[in-house]
Amino acid sequence: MPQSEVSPAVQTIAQISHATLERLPRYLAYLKIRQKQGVQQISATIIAEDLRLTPVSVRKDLAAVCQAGRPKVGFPLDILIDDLERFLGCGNVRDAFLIGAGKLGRALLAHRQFGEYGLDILAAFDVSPRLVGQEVEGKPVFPLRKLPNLAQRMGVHVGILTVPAEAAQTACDILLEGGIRAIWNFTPTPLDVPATVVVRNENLAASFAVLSRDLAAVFAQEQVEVGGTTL
Amino acid sequence: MPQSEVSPAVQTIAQISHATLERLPRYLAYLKIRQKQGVQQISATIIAEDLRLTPVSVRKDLAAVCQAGRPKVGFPLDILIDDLERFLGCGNVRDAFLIGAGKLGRALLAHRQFGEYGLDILAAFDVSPRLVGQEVEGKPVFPLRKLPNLAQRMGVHVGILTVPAEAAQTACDILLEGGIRAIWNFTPTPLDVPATVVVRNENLAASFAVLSRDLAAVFAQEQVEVGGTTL
DNA sequence: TAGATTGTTAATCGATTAACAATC
DNA sequence: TAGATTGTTAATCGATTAACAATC
Repeated sequence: MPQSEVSPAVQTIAQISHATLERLPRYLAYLKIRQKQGVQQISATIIAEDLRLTPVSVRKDLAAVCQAGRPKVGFPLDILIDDLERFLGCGNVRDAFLIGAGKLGRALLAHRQFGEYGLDILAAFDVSPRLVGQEVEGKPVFPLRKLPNLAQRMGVHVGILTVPAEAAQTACDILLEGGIRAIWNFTPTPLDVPATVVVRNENLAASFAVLSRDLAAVFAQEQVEVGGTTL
Repeated sequence: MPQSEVSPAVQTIAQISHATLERLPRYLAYLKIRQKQGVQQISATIIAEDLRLTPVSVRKDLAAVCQAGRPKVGFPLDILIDDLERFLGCGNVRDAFLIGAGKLGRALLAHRQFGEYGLDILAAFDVSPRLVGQEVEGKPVFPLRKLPNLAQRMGVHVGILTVPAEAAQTACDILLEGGIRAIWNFTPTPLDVPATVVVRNENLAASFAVLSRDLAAVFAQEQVEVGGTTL
């Protein structure tokens, strides 16, 4: 009873908005850096300034996850970090298999920061006899055909797809056979999956297109300014 | 005169909406696959179905880039691909330097698909004497301190940052010194740059958080359904 | 001609921003 | 107490969706 009275506005991960959710890991990474620097208390205003966001937006985001904010003083850093980690690590979907131990796959396997955000890649799978049986970045590499059995036995629900574009749907089908329920797709191939399976397409080319556009816009703006001044 | 009359609704890359821009590379990747399969004509309806988008949305996106759409028949595949490539490759910001030849850096250097989307990584830079002077994925690795000079001489405006989080701002400052105008930041560190420099933060952890949330939502939904049936 | 598809204009939806009340 | 900061409610902004007219 004295504990249950402390639970007002904090949201569950299913309720939270897409945009907010995408910003939470940024807050977490930033706050950890500040913590290392010995900071103990932090305000949404400061966070917003450093991350180039608006204070209101930061406050709204944090309010969804942490209720330890106090007027005048801001948030205790340790509680805020704790709440963010609990929130992002929730859903118990930490365990994942990676399919395709090529260069990108290895880079992801080596990306130790994932652990901090609730992701734990248990093993890699590949079709290449050269890789199977080896360890890559400290993770075992199994033959792809063994995935369905292992996924079911180990209760793994998340697959990370880093195979060549042509192999994407075939690999995806094997994931589905293993009962995988969420696929992080790093290939450009759109995957055909049942509606109950979640796919997140990682699209580096799209991201670059945005950067490229923004730069082109800056250049265009400068052209206008120079033109207006000198001509 | 006969040529200039053909130029109505197509937009420039600076005008186009953020959301549309992010979808264009997906269309391009998809259409290239279809082209290989021998398809010559394609409709927004089909594209939408395969990419899990709405037909209206696809039509609006394509209309911004290509005016070759014809009622009843759709788009000629070759013209559509051509227009998308021209559009995404525009702005002449193809040339880039990559900073930090670690695992992620190498994976990006090896990512041959980038060339199709208007990105050409000319060289890598690193502080490690072990890497400097070597070739990585067929690209030369130079010492980081040489970047400002080379960037200026070669007119490179785009930097891809794949250094460790702690080294991000230092590396960023060297980029700025070299006159770099756009930074694709793969580190979790928020960069401090002048307003005239464009930064695009690539945030894999954020992306995973969204996947994780969507999966948790599906699980929660299933709980509700099972609960409603059996209890 | 009939029907499928394009492309546009208006309505809806969601996220951000602005204004303000609450509180340490 | 005064002022800084939180958190909420209302207004704005942008993107998606719905409805429809144009055209091959």
